[in-house]
Order: sequence, then C-alpha cells, then structure tokens
Amino acid sequence: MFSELDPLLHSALRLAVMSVLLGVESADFVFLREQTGATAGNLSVQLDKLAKAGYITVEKCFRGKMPRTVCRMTATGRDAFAAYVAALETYIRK
Amino acid sequence: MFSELDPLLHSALRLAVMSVLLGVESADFVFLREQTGATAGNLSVQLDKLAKAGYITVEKCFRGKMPRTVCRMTATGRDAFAAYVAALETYIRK
DNA sequence: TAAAGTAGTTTATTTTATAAACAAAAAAAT
DNA sequence: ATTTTTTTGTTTATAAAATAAACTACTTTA
Repeated sequence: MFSELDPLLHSALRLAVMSVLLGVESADFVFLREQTGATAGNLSVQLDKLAKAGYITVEKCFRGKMPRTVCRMTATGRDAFAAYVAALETYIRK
Repeated sequence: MFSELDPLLHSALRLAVMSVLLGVESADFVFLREQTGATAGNLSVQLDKLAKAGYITVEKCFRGKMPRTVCRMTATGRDAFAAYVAALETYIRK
C-alpha cells in the first residue's frame, strides 16, 4: 500500500542537502549552509549521517589556510533519492 | 529556496492516514490500521495529533455495543496536505 | 595585540516516533 | 457458567531524531 520512506532522507535538512547536491558536481559546507538556511551545527551532524550512509562523500581540504569541506553525491545517494521520491508518490498520488 | 515542511504531516504514518482519508468520505480506526499497517497504539497517538491540529475530525460512537472511531478529513486538513505536497516539490523538482 | 570573523565540531536539549503494556467490554470456547 | 480470546482502543515508556547552543581552532582586521 504505502512504501517505506527511507528515514535517512525523510528529514527536511538532509533532503535539502541531497536536493542541492543532485544539481551540482560538488558543493562546500558554506554553500550548503547558505542554500539550506541551516545552522552550521545541524548541517555538520546531518552531513555526517549522509556520509555514513554512503549517500555523499565529504572531503576535507584546505583553500589557502582555511579549512574547506567539499561534498558530493554518490551513485548510492542518487539511487536512494530516486527511491525516496518513488516511495513518496505512494502517499501523494492523486 | 526550500519551503518548510509542515512537521505535522512530515511523518510517514500521519501522511498515510491523510492519504487514505483524502480518498474516502470517512474511515474508522480499524480500516486505517489495516490500510497503514500501523500498530493501534501508534495510530491512536497520531490520530490525536491530527485531530488537535484540526486536520481531521475523530468521532466516537457505538456500532451495536462495540466502540467505533470514525475519522474524516477537514477542509483545513485538505489545505495542509496540498501545501505539504507543494512544499515537497521544492525539494524534489527535477 | 585585541577583537571579530571563518569554518566547522561536540554536546545538550527538546521533540518525535514507536512499541509495549494496559484496560474494558464482547464473543467464543470448553 | 466461566475461562479464554478477540475487539477496540488508550496510556505510558523508550529509543531515536532534530535542532540549537556552546565550544574549538585558526585567521584576518582594526
């Protein structure tokens, strides 16, 4: 009847992060914070969860002397997002 | 950028309940439990929340001597559901 | 060199979702 | 007739999640 909604994606902030990453090759921490309007702390936690699930990669490097965190969606993440949208449709079909 | 997702609807079970009620004039507790696959306890709690938000009405009557709980979606609920779907689309637009 | 900004992480708090336990009556079985 | 099971739920307890607040460490600016 109703498909299960992947709990990792069923969160406004994590879904927003995935939505942003879906449209770009990569995005850094600050960009994601701006796009999502999240606090840094919340974003940090949610990025960890997405990374642990293998939905995104998180790479820490330096831009000059400042730390920089670059995120990218993985193929697994893309699949999970598509599955989540498909599952949602079982709830909101007309 | 991203619209806020009504926290009352951003829950698999409450969304499923709303989805069922959207398609019928009314539905009783047992029917909703069957359709959603939820436990009675969980369903009871979530119906209360939806009722307190004014998204559904919950009417308790008797069918013979057995208690019966009948739920219906309100106009407010219908609007909230539509708004939730519209907000979702800001996350999953292609 | 002191203050403020950048880029985050860690910890704590509040909410939420969910299941487990309970209740009260009816129906069925022995 | 009385024990057991089923129905129809509610209440309570627990586990998980979301979020914000506090903190760290380093850099830039006044």
